[in-house]
Amino acid sequence: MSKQDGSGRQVSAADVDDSTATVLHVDMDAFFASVELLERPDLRGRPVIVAHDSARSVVTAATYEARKFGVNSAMPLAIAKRRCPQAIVLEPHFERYSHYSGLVMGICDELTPSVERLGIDEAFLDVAGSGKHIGSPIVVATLLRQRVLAETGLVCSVGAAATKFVAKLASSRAKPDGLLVIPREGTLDFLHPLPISGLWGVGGKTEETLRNRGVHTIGDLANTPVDVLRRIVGDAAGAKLHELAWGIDARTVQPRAEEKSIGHEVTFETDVTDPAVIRRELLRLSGMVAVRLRGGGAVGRTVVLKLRFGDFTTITRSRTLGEATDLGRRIYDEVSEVYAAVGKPNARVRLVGVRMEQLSEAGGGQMSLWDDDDGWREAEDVMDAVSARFGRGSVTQASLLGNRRGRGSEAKGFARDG
DNA sequence: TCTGGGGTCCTAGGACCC
DNA sequence: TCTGGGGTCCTAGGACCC
Repeated sequence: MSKQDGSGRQVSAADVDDSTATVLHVDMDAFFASVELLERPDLRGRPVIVAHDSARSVVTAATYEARKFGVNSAMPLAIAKRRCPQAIVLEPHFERYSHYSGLVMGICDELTPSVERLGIDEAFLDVAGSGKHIGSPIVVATLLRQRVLAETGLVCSVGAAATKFVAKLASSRAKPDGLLVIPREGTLDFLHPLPISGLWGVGGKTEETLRNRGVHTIGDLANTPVDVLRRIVGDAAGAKLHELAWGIDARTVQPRAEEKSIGHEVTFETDVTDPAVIRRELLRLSGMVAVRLRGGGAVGRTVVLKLRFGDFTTITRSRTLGEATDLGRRIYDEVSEVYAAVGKPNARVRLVGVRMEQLSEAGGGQMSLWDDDDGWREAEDVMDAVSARFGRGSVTQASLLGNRRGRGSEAKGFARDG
């Protein structure tokens, strides 16, 4: 096992046998915050929080200087400000993150054809076949880190191991700005002293449940009979955790997975009690979901409504359609009925969401029972075209116009005029 | 001034079929 | 008919991840 520290000391291939550590996990360090600092170098070294600055927002990212004060992502911004009053709060710019993400992923793609993206700022690379062209895993990882820094100005950490989850654990232990290689033979020595919270799939609840039974480290987990684990955390999770604790992880690097659901949700600045406001939001969200379905050439068969009330209790209600759809109007009509069936018209609502599940490829076999679907399909297709040409703002208008007037021809008229 | 928004996977019960 | 069992689909909720 060997580590490259932040002072730029290099790991040489002679230090460690990396021939079995062919899975790399790349993780950008404080990604969103680091991207913001590219534009604001004057803030380097200071506690910076990236968050939308409103009453109910949470921390999207924080620099290491802010983390020293106990600020973490997903923490309510109000609490973060209390812990670190001198922190500078910057608005997030998701287009920028997506741009830099693309640059980093592009570098990964040039190093191996087997790259699995994980969210916006992480990726797994299978570099078993890179030896001939580039070099051993350490050589690839070092080159990757150098190129990312040179071409984006951003810093990342890399873990290399025989399996995905060990590589991911290694990258988290290498942070910030490090490289950690775990050869296959060193896997258990590396794993067993670590706290269970580091394991994939062990969050707050599972950690507490296990700790209450005296299971604190991954080694403890390994020495707990699998039947006992199954009873404690459930069948699938118990079996999985036991395997992981012994370094067993059959998952391979999967270049791309198909989307299984598409949804949008929004939290109101203050709780809403007016059903008309809720419905207007459901209409907007349905339209957004439909646009993404059509953009991806997909249709969905199950519509899911999500409501979170003033006391933070959350419910979901779903309905499976006879035939899949990609139309905002159809989605809205279903979700609207489902909403009515909840039967809480005067409740204080904090969040509403719309999601489509059971996705499949569009095209053929999705004829609808709606008599005016053709008009609406034309209208929504036109909206997509307007969106592509004039940007998203114009689409929101077209969408509202089309729905308010109630017929597709109005939306078509809008597009002609526009 | 307490809790975002995008997702995946698992569990459990009931309906329904053979 | 004092009544099994497996498989699949649907629904609701929850844990977890980034």
